[in-house]
Amino acid sequence: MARGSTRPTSRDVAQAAGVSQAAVSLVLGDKWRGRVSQATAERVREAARDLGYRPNLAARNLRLGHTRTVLLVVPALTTEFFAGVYTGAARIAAEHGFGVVLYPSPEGIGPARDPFASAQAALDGVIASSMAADALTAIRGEALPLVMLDSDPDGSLGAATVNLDIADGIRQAAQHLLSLGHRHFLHLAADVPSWTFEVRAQELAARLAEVPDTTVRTARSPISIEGALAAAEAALSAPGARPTAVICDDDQLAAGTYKAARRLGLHIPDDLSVTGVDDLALATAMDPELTTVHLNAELFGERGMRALLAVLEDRTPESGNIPVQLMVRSSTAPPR
Amino acid sequence: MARGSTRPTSRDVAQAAGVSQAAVSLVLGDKWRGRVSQATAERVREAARDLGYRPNLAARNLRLGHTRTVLLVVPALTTEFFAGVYTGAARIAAEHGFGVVLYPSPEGIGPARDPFASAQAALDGVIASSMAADALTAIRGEALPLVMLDSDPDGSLGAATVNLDIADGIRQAAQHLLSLGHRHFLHLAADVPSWTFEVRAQELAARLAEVPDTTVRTARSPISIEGALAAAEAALSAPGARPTAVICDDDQLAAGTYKAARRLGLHIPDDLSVTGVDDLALATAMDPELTTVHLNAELFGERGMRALLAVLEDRTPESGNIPVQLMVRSSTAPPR
DNA sequence: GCCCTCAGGTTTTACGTATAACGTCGGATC
DNA sequence: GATCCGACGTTATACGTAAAACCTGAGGGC
Repeated sequence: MARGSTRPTSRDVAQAAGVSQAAVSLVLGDKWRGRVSQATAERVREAARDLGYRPNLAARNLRLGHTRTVLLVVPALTTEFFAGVYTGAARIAAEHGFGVVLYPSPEGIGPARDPFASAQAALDGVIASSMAADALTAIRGEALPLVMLDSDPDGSLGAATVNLDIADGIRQAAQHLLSLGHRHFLHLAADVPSWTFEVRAQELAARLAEVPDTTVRTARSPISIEGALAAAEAALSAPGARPTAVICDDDQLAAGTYKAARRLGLHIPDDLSVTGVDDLALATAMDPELTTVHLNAELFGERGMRALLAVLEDRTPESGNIPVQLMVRSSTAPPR
Repeated sequence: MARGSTRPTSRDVAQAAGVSQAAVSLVLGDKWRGRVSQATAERVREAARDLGYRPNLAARNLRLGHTRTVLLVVPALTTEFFAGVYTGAARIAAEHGFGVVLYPSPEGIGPARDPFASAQAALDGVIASSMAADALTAIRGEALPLVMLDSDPDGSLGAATVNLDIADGIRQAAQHLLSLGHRHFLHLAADVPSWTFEVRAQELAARLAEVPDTTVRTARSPISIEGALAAAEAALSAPGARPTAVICDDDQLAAGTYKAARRLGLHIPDDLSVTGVDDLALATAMDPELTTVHLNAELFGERGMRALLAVLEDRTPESGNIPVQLMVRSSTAPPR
């Protein structure tokens, strides 16, 4: 359609079908039983089809007072993890007549960007990852129904939370390495202020404190393979006894650790065991395949959306963490 | 804010400030110079702040007749490539007061899903990847200003196109392998109906046709590491002279080829050279590092957004393909 | 014959905003 | 002293839709 010609409204359809605008709204809104004859309804539908009528959503949203649209706020989409979260959330949303708009807190645009300026859509609610720190304050200002993903359940007052059982995943990873005989660890931690990473550190510290003669170094890195390479290389070549196992906060950090090991001439898993968290496609693409904590991203998204629907309907969201599972592969072995 | 209490409107602000609703709109819309006194303007702003007023975007969009929101339709976000496209598009959009809504054509929800049902936002325009085939027909039905990414410039009548110079990238890769001495190729092609992949096949065929005694096999695979593993393993163990070089349609397919080579006991690059397209983080994480065609995703997104802005303003979009660059790394070497 | 019901519509209104069109009043101009 | 004008507002209207309220005529029950 040319830019000059304006798109048809329900009034145009009404005129073409020889009925009132109200009749069009009734028919197209499927509320015509007992109000409009079968024949007239068909005439209206035909006119709408002929004109290529599409309802003006701004007008509908204004009239209805809601949009059936929710915003999913995530950090920059550098892995497929949040794609899975989106897919799960979108599936549940679609089942309930909702749409999901994705807002990846964009790198390089600066923290001042307001997600609601981006989503000019009026919104009914928000699901936000606690990793999207930049966007979080703006979200609070909107006073919209909110569900937080992987956020401190106690600290996020008012908002419902849906969490993966990350602590259990770290517990499984630590237990696995301990039972292989490892005692000297490097924790390669994500340098991102988010509860989901804090809990990893806490759980690891707690678990290792239970076993005598264990040591743990901590290195911090931004979440990227290159960043992790630098951090891991520095930490592994630091003076003192070298750790025999590296517990990484996610798979990207583990990939960086692989690169560091190659540079340092260390063989995985013989010289160094490595674990990750996420179970990205990357994990099984690497050589050796990575032992990592599998997270069910789609289920995470589904649970997030269900929780938001519950909030919107004034129900209490389902509680309970989402279970995770350590996938034992070839990157872990007894220390030499 | 409790769900029961309704959010304040500009009329509420007007009442609180003791002025008319029009004055509020003037002040908040920054159009009050010479129409409202400084003092009154300040009073209005204060009242708005106190009440926590946020304009109703549905009403604004209806009144204005546009939304300053565009939709970016991409395939499932399994790599960071389209994250880069989004970042670039969002940056340019922000500079012009636009927002970008991301629609990843979700796997597992089925092809019938309508992206416009998802983005209840009324939209001013659409940028769509030709890879998001499921969504394409729905897009056409909307008759919105449209820019296609990596789509057949001749075939997509009416829509502006912005393309990466993929043909040149394949040319560089083929030339690189030919000059190393390779003559027997495997083309591991993405099994996705999109111009961007068709052009790879065409360019490769054209380039190899110029050199005598070359052979090329083609294998098709869905775009995933696991899919590529199966396809590459089958193609490389098929009867006949084994290819010495594999040209992959993207880096994920290359990663699958690495796995296949490991299974078959082939050493990269001595037994097998491999190239990809995309230059994902994955490319330098693999061992050996992957020779691949670097695509500037952010520039791609920027150009897409600029083209859409041009269409919206009835200007002619900038033409010309975006240059790409082969990154020669360690996965290619002369055949043994 | 009168009232009621019901099918099959129409008229009207409201959602919240932006802005065009319209006052009004005091002071400067001729 | 009539006229004009700028500062400072207000009133009224339109955007397109959904739906409540209203209308009309025909058939049925008593």
